[in-house]
Amino acid sequence: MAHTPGIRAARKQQTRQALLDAALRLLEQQSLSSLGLREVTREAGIAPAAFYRHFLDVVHLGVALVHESFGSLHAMIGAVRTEAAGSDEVIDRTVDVIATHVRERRGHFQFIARERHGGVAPVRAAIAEELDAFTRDLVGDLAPLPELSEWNDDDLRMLGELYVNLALLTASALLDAGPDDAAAERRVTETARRQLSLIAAGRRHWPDPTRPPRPRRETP
Amino acid sequence: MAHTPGIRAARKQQTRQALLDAALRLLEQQSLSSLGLREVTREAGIAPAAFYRHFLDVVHLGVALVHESFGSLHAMIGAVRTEAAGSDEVIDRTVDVIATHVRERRGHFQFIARERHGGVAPVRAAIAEELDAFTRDLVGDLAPLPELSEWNDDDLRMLGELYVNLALLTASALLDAGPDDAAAERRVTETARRQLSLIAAGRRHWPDPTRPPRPRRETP
DNA sequence: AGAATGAGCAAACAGTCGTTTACCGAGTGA
DNA sequence: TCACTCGGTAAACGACTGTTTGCTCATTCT
Repeated sequence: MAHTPGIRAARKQQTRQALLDAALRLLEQQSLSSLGLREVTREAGIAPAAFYRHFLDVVHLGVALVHESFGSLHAMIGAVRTEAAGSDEVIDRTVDVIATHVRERRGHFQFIARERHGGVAPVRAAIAEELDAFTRDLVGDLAPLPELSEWNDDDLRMLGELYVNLALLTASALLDAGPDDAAAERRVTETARRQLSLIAAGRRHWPDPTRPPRPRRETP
Repeated sequence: MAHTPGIRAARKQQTRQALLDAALRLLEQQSLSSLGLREVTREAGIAPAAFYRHFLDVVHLGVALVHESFGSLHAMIGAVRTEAAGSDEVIDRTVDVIATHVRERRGHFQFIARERHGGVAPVRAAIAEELDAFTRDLVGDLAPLPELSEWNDDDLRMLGELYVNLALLTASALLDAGPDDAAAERRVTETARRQLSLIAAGRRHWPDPTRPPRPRRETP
């Protein structure tokens, strides 16, 4: 038996977390591709060489940050899923949850929004994968809704992607609005509410039964 | 009188363009914040010191790239604006124009999509400004449509932003699909068509007259 | 024709970078 | 208790960075 086992591992994970936190702090003002290994260790108060005890390089740290960020994101979706009410209430809840989460986990959203189209391929791939899983979850919630009972899988997927992209865009717009500009924040959330309301109207009338089915151009 | 005036300026603009082209080439695989001055001059076949004859630093070159990219983008919008037909035809035209332009100006779209949320503040600001002007143009085209005659400015703006964001997301998805994957490209464009069609359905039924106006929460 | 301009170059500057090495010492397992 | 595992350190490595300086020489202006 060890005298007090686990102290080693706890200390290690602690400085690992310090590295992640330091990186996220620095990434609020720059992107991953310009983030230096020495920069991170300096911010974390650790010798440069110690970095290698935790990550192979900065890219691997970036991938770890992706998963950490989506961990907090999944907590968010749960908050909306709890109950489905009228269309307007669902929209208000959704937008509020996004706004709250952006305030609380600013760094995570900043990182995801920035690196989703960023220059580091493995990180972009990790984000795409997580986003895909997220979308599948959302589609799983949408499918059983009675209004969508006749939609096929492709259309549900299309709707889910639209929602996820809109949520991310709204989050990004909130980040650009800054943490202290309440007026700008209201403007962004109001726009998001109207866009979701517009889509809700589309959902109720799509595909439009009064219009003939579009001619397929798949095999011309 | 000069012997043959303008040769100086022409040569200068030529190597300036070589710098822009070299940078755009390198930016297909990395982001601006990690782009080095020496890297650009090396790719352009020019001595590092010569860079300063054209730009103050890499960030200024980035801002110049933003304006160059949007120059080609404005050509694109003209292609859609030429004529308005039935809803479905407009959607098909729009998506085709986006797909074509992504193929032809791959680098420009890649750059805009990447740096829109990137880590270089002045470049992000320049993109936001151009995107805002672009949205205003689009709203100017939407406003006179008879179906939208009763929409107020805020709602038109909201619709314009939705379209612009959707166009950019579609372009980005096409970039991720790769230039050679025709099947993936079809999947992306088909999704875009359905999303635009869904929004078109929403447009026709929004704000929903069968539902009471939402209670305003502006001043609780 | 002669003087002035200015784009481009080679060389050198001080810094910073990622990575490797050898080593220390606190937690660990028998 | 004793050997050992392993997270963290200091120092040094070559490579590369942005920027400055003084220069050349074709184009431009008078």
